[in-house]
Amino acid sequence: MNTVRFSKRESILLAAKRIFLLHGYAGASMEAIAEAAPVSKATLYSHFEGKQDLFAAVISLQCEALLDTLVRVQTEVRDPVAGLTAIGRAFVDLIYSEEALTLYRVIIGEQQLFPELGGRVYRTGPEPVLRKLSSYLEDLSVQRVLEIPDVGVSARLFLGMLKGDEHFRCLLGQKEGLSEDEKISLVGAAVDLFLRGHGYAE
Amino acid sequence: MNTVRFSKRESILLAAKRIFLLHGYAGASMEAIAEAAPVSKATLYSHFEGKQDLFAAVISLQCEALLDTLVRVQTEVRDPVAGLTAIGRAFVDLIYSEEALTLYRVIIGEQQLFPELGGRVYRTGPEPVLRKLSSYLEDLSVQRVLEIPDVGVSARLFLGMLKGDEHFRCLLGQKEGLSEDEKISLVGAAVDLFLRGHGYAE
DNA sequence: AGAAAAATGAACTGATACGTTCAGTTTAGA
DNA sequence: TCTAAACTGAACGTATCAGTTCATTTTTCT
Repeated sequence: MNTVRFSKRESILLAAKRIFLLHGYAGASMEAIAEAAPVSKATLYSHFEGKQDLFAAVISLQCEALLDTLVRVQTEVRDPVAGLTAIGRAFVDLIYSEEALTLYRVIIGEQQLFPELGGRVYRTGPEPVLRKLSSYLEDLSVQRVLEIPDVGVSARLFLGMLKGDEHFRCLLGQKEGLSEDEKISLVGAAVDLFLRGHGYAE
Repeated sequence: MNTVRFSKRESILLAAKRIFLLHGYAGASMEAIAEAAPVSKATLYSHFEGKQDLFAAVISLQCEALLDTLVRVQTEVRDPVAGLTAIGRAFVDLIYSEEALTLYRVIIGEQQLFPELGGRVYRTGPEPVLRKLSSYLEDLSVQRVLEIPDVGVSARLFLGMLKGDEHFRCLLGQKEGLSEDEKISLVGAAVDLFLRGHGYAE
C-alpha cells in the first residue's frame, strides 16, 4: 500500500508540475491535473489539502531539483580566469535552463498570491551562487591575486553581467534560452571585463 | 459627447490599469474594473471588445507612459564617467520604479497568454536604453576615449550590472525597489568597474 | 426644448472551477 | 482467501466570471 500511495503522489506532483509551469497557477485546473496524473479528483484531494497546497509542493520540489543541479564547482585560487569561468558557467547553466525560466515566470507572475515562494526561489539558485562567489572573491583578495574593496558588490556586479539583459528577454518570452556559443561568449566577456576592472593583467 | 466618451474611456483605462497591475490578468474581473471605474458593465463593453482587448490597451498605455519618462540624457563624450553615470542612472530610475516593476511582473506572468506584449515591453525601456548606450560607446570608441572591441557586448554587460541581481530580487518580491543611496552606489560601482575594465585610468 | 446618443443597472446565460460526497471497485498484505 | 485501505467515477453544491440584453434614465448637441 505504501508503494502505491507513493507512486500516486508522485504522479500527481509530476502532472501538477507540468500543468502549473505551463499554464500558471490560475490557468491550471485541478480537474486537468487529476486527468493528467491520471488520478481521480478524490484521490488528488486525499493527498493534498487543496490547490494552494499542491502548488507550494510543486514549487518546493522544483526548487530542490534546481538546487541539485548546482554541482560543486572547482575554484582554484591560482587561476582566477578558470575559477570565475567555472562559477559563471554553472550560474548561466542554471538560470537559463528552460526549467528555471518557467519556474521564474510562474513565481514572478503569482507573487502576489504566494509572497513567500519568491524568497524560496531566490534562495534556491541566485543566493547560493552569490555566496559561493563572494567567498571565492574573498580568497582571491586575501591572497592578493585581485584587489577587491567590497566582495559583495563585486560579486553582484559579476552575476549581474551574466543575468542582465539576455535573461530579462528570456523571461519576457523574447528568447528561448542561450545556445552553447552564446553562453561561452557571455561568460568570457564578463570574466574578461571583471578581471580587467579589478586590475588583473592577464 | 466626445468629451464624455473620452472621460469614460479614461476612467476605465485608469481603473483597469490599477486592477490589472495589482491582481494580474486572471485575478482581475471585469465586474471589479467596471465597479472601480465607476461605470456600468455595458458601457465597459461598448468601449472595449473584451477583457483581452482592454488588457492590451492598458499595457500599451503603460508602455508609452514609461517610455515618456526616459528623458533625453546628456552624454558628453569628453567625460565618460559623467556620461555613463547619466545613462546608468536614467536606466536604473526606469526599471526599478514601482510602475515598471509591476508591469514587468504582470507581463512575465501572463506571457503565455499574450506573447506579443513581452516584445512590446522590452522595446519600451531596455531596448532604447541599449541603443542609446551603444551609440554612445561607439562615439567614445571612435574618439579613442575608450577601447571597445564590441560596443553591443559592452553595452549589455553594463546594463546587466545595473539590472542583475537586485532587479531579479525585486521581481520576486523580495525587495520594494532601490533607495536613492542604493541607486547611487550601484551606478557608481558599475561605472567604475566598466571603465577600469576598458582601460580608462581615471 | 427636443431628438439622438450614451450610460445605467439589473437580470440572465453559459461556462468553468474548487472542493465534497459516496457507493462501488481495485489493490495490498497477512 | 479475506480484510482493510486506497482508489474510482460521477454527480453535486457553490461560487465566480465573461459577456449579453433591455427597459429606463441621463447627457449632449442642435
